[in-house]
Amino acid sequence: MPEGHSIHRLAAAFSELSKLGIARASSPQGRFTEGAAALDNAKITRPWAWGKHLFLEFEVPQPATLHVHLGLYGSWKFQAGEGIALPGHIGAPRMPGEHPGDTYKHFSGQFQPAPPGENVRLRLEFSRAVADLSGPNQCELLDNAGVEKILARLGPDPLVDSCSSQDFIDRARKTSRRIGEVVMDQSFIAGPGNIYRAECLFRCGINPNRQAAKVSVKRLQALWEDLRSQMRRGLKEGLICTADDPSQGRFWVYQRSGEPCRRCGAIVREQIVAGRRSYWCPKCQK
DNA sequence: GTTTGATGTCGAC
DNA sequence: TCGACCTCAAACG
Repeated sequence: MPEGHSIHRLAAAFSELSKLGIARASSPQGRFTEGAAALDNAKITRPWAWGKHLFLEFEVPQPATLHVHLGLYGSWKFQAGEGIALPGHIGAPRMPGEHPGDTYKHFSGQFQPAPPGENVRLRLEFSRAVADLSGPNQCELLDNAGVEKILARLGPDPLVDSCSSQDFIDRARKTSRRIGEVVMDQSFIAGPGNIYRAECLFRCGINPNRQAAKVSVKRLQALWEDLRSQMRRGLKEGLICTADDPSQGRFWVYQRSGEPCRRCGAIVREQIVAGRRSYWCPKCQK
């Protein structure tokens, strides 16, 4: 369920874990036994993210990259010894752990991780930390060609510094689809999900049903910038919060259909766009 | 105890 | 557009 900011957060977590040396890999659930065996006793050399895809490059005889997509209900759970900076949990279900203020298991003295649950697809065990993956949409070992194939169908990621808005804007101006569909299409822009779509379209005053090609270049540029700044905020805080005043709630419109708009008081609406519930204010978003 | 639904994506009709 | 994927807390009874 996580959007792109969570995956970049995961890459940062694995960057910490990679400092702990080689990893023992296993598949307690048994559905990734071969892959785990190939990674066992190897070191993570480069963890990185693009959109909602996590890539962990391992130093094994043949260069191998673990590709993980959490999908709708995947998650990583971490346990770590004292002094190791890791979140407790990233992914579904929504619960404490992904947030910096939440407590997560720290072990003083001897590090003794809890045994993996039945549904753990992959456990990566380091000297004083453990990462458990469950419920991923995808968990596979790729060579470089396989990685390229995935990147080829992903658009620019606002959280990747080297990406610019150019491709996103060019393609949005050519498609016949609505902007609410375009923002959710990972080939147009990689990373945003249903919350950032609803929230940033609101913040930019764009109706999700508007034809993307009719949105001005200037406003598409503003949308890209807003997605980037809000996702950076989520990356930093470990929590999606797009409201200016969080004390009244984290969201402007997401999951607020039937309630008054926080800006103008009009009733927030809801409609399925690109297969997902979309929320917008009929007065603020034209 | 059972149903629902979720910050996702693909592939078959 | 719809179901499958595969997980689990929350909502419902």
